[in-house]
Amino acid sequence: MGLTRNKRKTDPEIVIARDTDSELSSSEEEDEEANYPSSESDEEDEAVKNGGKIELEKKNAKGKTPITVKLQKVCKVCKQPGHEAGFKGATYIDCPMKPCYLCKMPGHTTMSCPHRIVTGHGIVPSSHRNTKNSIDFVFKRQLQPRIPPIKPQYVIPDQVHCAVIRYHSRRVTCLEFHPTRNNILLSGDKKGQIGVWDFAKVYEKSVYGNIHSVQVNNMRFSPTNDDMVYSASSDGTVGYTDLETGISSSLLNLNPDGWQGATSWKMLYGMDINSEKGVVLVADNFGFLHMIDHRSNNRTGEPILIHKQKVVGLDCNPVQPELLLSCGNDHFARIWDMRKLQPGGSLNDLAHKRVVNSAYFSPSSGTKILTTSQDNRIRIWDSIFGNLDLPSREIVHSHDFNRHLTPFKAEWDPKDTSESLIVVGRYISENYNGAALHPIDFIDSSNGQLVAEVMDPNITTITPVNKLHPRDDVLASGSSRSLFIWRPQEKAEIDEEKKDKKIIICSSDSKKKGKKQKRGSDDDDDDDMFSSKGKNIKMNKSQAKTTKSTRKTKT
DNA sequence: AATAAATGGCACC
DNA sequence: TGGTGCCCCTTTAT
Repeated sequence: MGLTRNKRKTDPEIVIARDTDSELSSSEEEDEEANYPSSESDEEDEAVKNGGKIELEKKNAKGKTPITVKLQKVCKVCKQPGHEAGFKGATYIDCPMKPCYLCKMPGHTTMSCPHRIVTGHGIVPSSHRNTKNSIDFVFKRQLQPRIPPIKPQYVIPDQVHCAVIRYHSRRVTCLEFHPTRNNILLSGDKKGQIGVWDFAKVYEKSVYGNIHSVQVNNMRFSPTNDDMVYSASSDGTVGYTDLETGISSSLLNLNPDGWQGATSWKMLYGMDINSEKGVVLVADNFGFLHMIDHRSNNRTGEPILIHKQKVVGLDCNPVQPELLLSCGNDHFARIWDMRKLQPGGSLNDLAHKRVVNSAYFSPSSGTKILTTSQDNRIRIWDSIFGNLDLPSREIVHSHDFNRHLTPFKAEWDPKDTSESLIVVGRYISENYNGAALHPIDFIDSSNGQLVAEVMDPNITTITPVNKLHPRDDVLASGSSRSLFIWRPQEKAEIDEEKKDKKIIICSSDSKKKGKKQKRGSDDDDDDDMFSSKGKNIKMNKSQAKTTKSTRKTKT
C-alpha cells in the first residue's frame, strides 16, 4: 500500500484563470467551443502526458471565466479511467483491458489466469500423432538406444552459494561452463566483454574487453583446446581467444568495410561447433549461416540462407552430427541435414507464433527438442522421429519481454539422463513476503509441472540467463550485470566465517574511481575496444562487501 | 525523487 | 515491402 510507484500523492488540480472575450454573448456554450479549441487541446495533451485525464469545469462569471482542470487518474497502460495498472506494494495489478499478461488470452488477468504458476504451471498438451517422418528412417537406429527408461531424482540448486554483484558493466548476455575445469564460468555481456570467473576463488575476476566492440551473443569452447574460446558478436566477428593470455583474433568479419549504415551492418548471433565435422557454425541477423573450418580457422563454403530473418540459435545434435537445429525471428525452428544445407532444404520447420529465442536438442539422446518463444510458451517435441507438425506439449510460462533484457532461453539440465528437467528465468514477478521477486523456474518438461521456483531476496532484478553445470549440482545465473552461483541447500553449506565473503560487490563506476583504477576496470571507455591489451583485474578484498537486502517493498 | 536512455519486435500503412 | 510509431511487471545513472 505504501508504494507510490506511478502513483500521485494527491490529485493535482490546476486552476486557470483567463480573460474572456469581452464580446461574450448569450450563446455561451457554442462560443466557448469556438473560442478555445486550440488551447483546450494543448492543455489536454499536457495533462495526458502527466498521466491525467482532463475535466473542464467552466464557471461563468461576468468578465472572467475560471476554468478548473481536474486531473483524473487513468491507467498507464490503456489510458482509461476507472482502474490503474501497476505495482500495489509488491503485487502487480494488470490492466484488465489487455489480454492476460501470462497466457495472452483475453477475459482475465495474470492473477486469475488458469496457467498461473501457483496452480502448477500452465500446460497445454497437444495432440501427438506419432506417425513417422523422414528423419526416422535415416537416424532412428543411431539415436533410439540412448533414451534411458528411468527418471532420476531431481537435484535443484536453490541457494546462492556465491555471487559477484555488478560483475559486468553492462547486462549479461550469455554464460558457458568450462568443459573440464569445474569452477570456471565464462560470461559475455552487452558491451562485448568476456568474463572468466573462478567461483571457487570468489574474489578473482577477469574481464577481457578487447575481443568485441558490442554484445557477445554466444560462446563455445574449442573442442580440442580448453583454453581457447569462440565468441559470436553483434560486431559481426567471431572471436577466438586464449583465456590464459587474453590474446584474441578475429576468425570472421562480416563488416570488413566498417559502418555503412544500419541496414547493411551484419551481426552474428547463433553459434555452435560440430566437432565431428570440424566446423564452427555461426548465423547472422539476415538469416545466413556461415562456417569456419575448426582446424585451419578459415572460412569454409559460402553463406547459406536458412531463415528469412535473424538466426538467434544454432544447436548441433549431440549424437548425430548430421543434424543441425536453428531458430530465429521468422517464428521458425528448423531441422537441417548438414549434408543438404541449402535454402528451403530443411528437414522440418517447427512453427511458432512469435520469435523463437532458443531451440535445443536434448543433451544426451538428442531426440527431443525444447524451444522458447516470445509467445510465452515453452514447447517440447518428445521425439524427432514422430510427427513434428505440432509440439508434444506447450507450457505457458512468462518470458516474453523483448526489450532491455537478454532474451530468455529455457535450458536442459545436461545431467538429467531422462531429459526432462529444464531451467528458465521468469519475467513477471510474484509477491514474496512483500518483495517483488522474479524466480528462476525448474520445470519437468515431460509433464509441465513446476518443480521448483528459485529466488533470493537479494536478487530483485530479472534473471533471464541461466545455465546448469554439465557435471555438478550447480546453476549459474546472469541477472542484469551480476553473476550468481547456486547450489542445493545441503551443499551450499553456509560457513558462518566465510559467509560475508561469498557475495561480493564490484565497485563498478569508473567515473567515481578516477583514472588510476579506470585502466584495469570494466569501465565505459569504448576507445579501448580494439586495443591489443586485455583487461585483467584481480579484485582487492577490501573492495568486497556483503550484500545488503536491496529494494524491499513496503506493504 | 523524478526522469531519460537504451532498445527489439511487430502492426500498420 | 520499408519505414514509423507504439508496446510497456526493465535497469541504471543522473
